[in-house]
Amino acid sequence: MPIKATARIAVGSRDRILNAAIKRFSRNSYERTSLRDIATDVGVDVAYVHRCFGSKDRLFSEAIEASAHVSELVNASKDELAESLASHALAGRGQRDQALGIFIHSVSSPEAAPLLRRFILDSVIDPLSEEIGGSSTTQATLIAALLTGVSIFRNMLRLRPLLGAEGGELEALIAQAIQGMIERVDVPKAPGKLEGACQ
Amino acid sequence: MPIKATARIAVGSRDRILNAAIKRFSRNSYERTSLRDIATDVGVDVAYVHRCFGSKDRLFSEAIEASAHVSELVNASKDELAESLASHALAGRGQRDQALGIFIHSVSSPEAAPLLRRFILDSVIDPLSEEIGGSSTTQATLIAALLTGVSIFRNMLRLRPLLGAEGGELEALIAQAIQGMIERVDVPKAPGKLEGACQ
DNA sequence: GATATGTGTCAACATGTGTTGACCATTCGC
DNA sequence: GCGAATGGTCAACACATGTTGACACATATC
Repeated sequence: MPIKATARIAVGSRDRILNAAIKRFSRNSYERTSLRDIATDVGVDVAYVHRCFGSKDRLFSEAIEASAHVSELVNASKDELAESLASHALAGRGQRDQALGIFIHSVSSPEAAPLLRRFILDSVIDPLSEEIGGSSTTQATLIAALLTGVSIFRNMLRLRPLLGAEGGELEALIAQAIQGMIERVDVPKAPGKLEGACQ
Repeated sequence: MPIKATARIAVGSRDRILNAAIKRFSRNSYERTSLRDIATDVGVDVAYVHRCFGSKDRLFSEAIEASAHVSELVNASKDELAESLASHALAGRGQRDQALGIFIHSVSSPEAAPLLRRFILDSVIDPLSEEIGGSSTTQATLIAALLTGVSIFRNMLRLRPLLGAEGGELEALIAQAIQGMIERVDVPKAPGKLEGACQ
């Protein structure tokens, strides 16, 4: 017997579906999360999920857009940027930025790739580049790549060296690497073998 | 009409299937490559592909194993390591290490994850760590993570800053970042704020 | 020549997927 | 009260996938 009161919940049902989708997509890949999973989470029929968003693609699109909108990935000033990013890369599943979760889980799905590409550009690389200053999109991209790699190694492959304590020497090591890339900005042609980090 | 001579090719047919599988898996994700695709490549029935290897999982397993066996990822001495790795990360699809291709395409497939985990440990992180020397598995993991991120950003997301010329300042930039991680080895507890790279 | 074995095909099954259209129920405007 | 819109279910389709078992053909063995 289906719940009697279903018809009374009316508003917000679409939002609940979207939230469930964000949660699912941030824990499993695009291919692995089915509309039926999401529908079950919300307690709703598959057909309704589909009809609310038109297609799985569009639901995924809205999910990545919505989570990108509240993403906190690049929210620190240049001074604290490296440490903030390192901390994000090492966040546990509970505290992890959902947009980052969606990103790393579906980065090898051809259907999702174009959307993820736009996300990483608009929400990470561009803000990062602007925060760093100078003509630094290459550095910003490299930093994002490191961030992605670390997140994948930690959250999907569960490689031991990256699993340990969250705020330790590991985080410092990553922050140092990022800092190195930040400081390598605007060194035009390298007249010799200078190390930009040492003033 | 099927080719008359099919029954005469006898040996090596299994190898041809395996090679086709390696090629497919290094260009598409585990989920996206079907046994039927591989069978068609070889000109053989799906059922035979399946019967030759027992299951898709085992075929993938053999594919990653075989390609890892001839992988050239970590084949340089410590001096040239950084540049060699950077060059691998920026290799085009033709020259790209097939094991790396398989890795980046299926890294978000839960079925493939355990196998890929072992590959990255045995074929990249451990050799890398040994080449670097000292207690450096964390650094080696970080380097592998950067390598992975760059490969993904370049080959799957096709992000422009990483697409340009193969042997340029980009490669130098990546090599510098890797070199920085290599040199950060065995700095025990960091007595102050030193920069290990500057002697 | 009979037979077992390796090499392979064919047809089908079981399952899971996104998607669609018909339909039901409740609520709101009039 | 009544029709229409809103919010939702149900059953089914179309398709792709891994997997299985029965069968065919050629070759090698005895």
